[in-house]
Amino acid sequence: MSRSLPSLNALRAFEAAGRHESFSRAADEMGVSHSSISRHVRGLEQRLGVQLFRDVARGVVLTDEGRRYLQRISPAFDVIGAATEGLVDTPAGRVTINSEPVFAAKVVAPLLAAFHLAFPDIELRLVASTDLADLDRFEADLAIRFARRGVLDGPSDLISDAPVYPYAAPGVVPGNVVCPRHLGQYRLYRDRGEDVWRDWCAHAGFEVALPPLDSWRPTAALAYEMAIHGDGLFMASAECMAGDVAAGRLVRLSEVGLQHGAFHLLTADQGVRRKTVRAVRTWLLERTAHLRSGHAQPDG
Amino acid sequence: MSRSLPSLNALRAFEAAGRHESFSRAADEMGVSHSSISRHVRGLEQRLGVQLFRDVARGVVLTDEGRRYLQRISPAFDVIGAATEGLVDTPAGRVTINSEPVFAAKVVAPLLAAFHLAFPDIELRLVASTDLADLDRFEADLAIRFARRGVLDGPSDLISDAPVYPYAAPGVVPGNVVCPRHLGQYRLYRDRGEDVWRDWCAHAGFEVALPPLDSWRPTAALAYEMAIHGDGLFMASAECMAGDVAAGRLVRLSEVGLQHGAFHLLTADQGVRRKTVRAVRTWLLERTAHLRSGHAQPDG
DNA sequence: ATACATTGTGCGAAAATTGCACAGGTTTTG
DNA sequence: CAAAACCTGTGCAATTTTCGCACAATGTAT
Repeated sequence: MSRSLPSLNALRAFEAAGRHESFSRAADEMGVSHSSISRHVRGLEQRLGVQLFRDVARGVVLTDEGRRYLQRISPAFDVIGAATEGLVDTPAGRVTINSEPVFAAKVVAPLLAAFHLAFPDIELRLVASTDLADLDRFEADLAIRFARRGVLDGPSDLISDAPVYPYAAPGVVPGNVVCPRHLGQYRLYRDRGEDVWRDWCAHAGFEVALPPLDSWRPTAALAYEMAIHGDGLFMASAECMAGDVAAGRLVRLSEVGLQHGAFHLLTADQGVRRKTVRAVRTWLLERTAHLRSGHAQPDG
Repeated sequence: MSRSLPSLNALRAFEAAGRHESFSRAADEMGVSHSSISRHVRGLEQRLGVQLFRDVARGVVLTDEGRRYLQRISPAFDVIGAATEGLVDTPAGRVTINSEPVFAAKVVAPLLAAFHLAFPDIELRLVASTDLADLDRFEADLAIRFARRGVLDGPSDLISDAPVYPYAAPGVVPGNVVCPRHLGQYRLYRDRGEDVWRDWCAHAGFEVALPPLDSWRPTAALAYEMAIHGDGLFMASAECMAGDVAAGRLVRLSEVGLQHGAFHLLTADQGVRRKTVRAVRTWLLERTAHLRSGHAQPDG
């Protein structure tokens, strides 16, 4: 198992820099000067022969390769951190997350493998469900719900406020760009109960008459499947579709996004006191930090 | 996400040292002097406040805490290594492993989470099956089989030659130690077709008359379940039972082990040429290196 | 008893890391 | 339009860390 690993200290500097997409903030976090971060990153780029950051006007942004690399090494640091803390105190138990289905499938599920490595003694169960109901009625410790700000009562943390955009399979819309004027030509799906298409047109500056939506309202998962197979347009949150866009299965049809609401993480009253639940909550918020305002969206 | 990680270079030294359970061999692997490894490990122990190694006659062995820590951080280095290599060339595809069931459940399955993190573009399928048949008849690229040396034809690698020991649930045998003389009092299960109990008694230096085995021969998985619920004794390979022993569900009833055969990894002819199959094969052999002769068994 | 193997440690050399100060660029602000 | 505020790149010197060598100490094989 002769590994040829890059300098791990440089890798740690890169991880912090990539997470913040800022050398200065990474330096603050690590308690060193920005020049240290800069040198580490340059050294890593030279050693790997890959450009990880690109210089932009004010600061740096990750290249595509850099972002992919970051996403893959980041769990490794989670694992090391959790294992090191676990030497003193290993949380154990069962935690149930009740999540909005699309968010569960597209955002939370891909994180589970890394979670189980980091917390091998926590049995994490992920349940997909659409109802926004009492946490107490569900037997869940945490819940992820999409809602406008302020409508949720009880303790909640913002988990993702990425805007919604229209998406479709490549080629469904000529040029892969859609204008609200021409929406009438297409079949329109949505993954929320409200009239997100009308709101989006208004937000884009158009008052257009849209065809009436089907009385049959498919579930979010089904609407997603129909859109991905080329049948119609789909309005969804950017963070949920990032993977499909990166894989070329979907294209974003407009740069106009609607801040239609946000995903929130709710913690059950009885869960706040459980150490395992707090550990999961903290971990989840850390691993989704890039989905909140002020961070670049990998959707591009 | 302010992490407080130990020195990663020290951690890497510990990982190599723990894997070999030898500072000298770790030093050879990393191309440094043994004193460097020694200092790193001492520094890590001091920083963590935990004793990771214990001095023994000729060399060092991991403490229980050290072993647990090693098992948890080791995947992190795999992930970093795979991600770094993946910057240049990411293997992708589907690989099927056909494995002897108990080995699949107890040894391979716990490694899968780490594998998927290290190779996100390889879809690894694990199929449990008892028949020792042609690899070509199965649609499998790799197979894990238990056999005496030399009976397998085609290319094969030794994957684990841990001996078999008798096991039982705690309390089934008074004092949790069994002597071949008293085997007749208990119900004897086995997970192989041959008369492993008689062979074990002979190897222990006793020629005893054993009760005839039940004509009904339970499958390995069922025999395991019955033993773990306190109904009888079970003869099985040490590497498969290590987890259950560590968790206190089973106890090893004797220090006398029988080298009854070994687990081998077979590679399908057509698989040898596929890069993804070679990657899985290499990874699997690396992650099971500690199960082969010359390395301490975590079973204890 | 001797040779061999393995780890612990003092010490000086070598290398890596760091912070500071400043340069060059862009955005924001007045 | 100018100035201030930010952010990263780099030369340089100081500090810290790391390394290898030599030797000691201990236990094992022959």
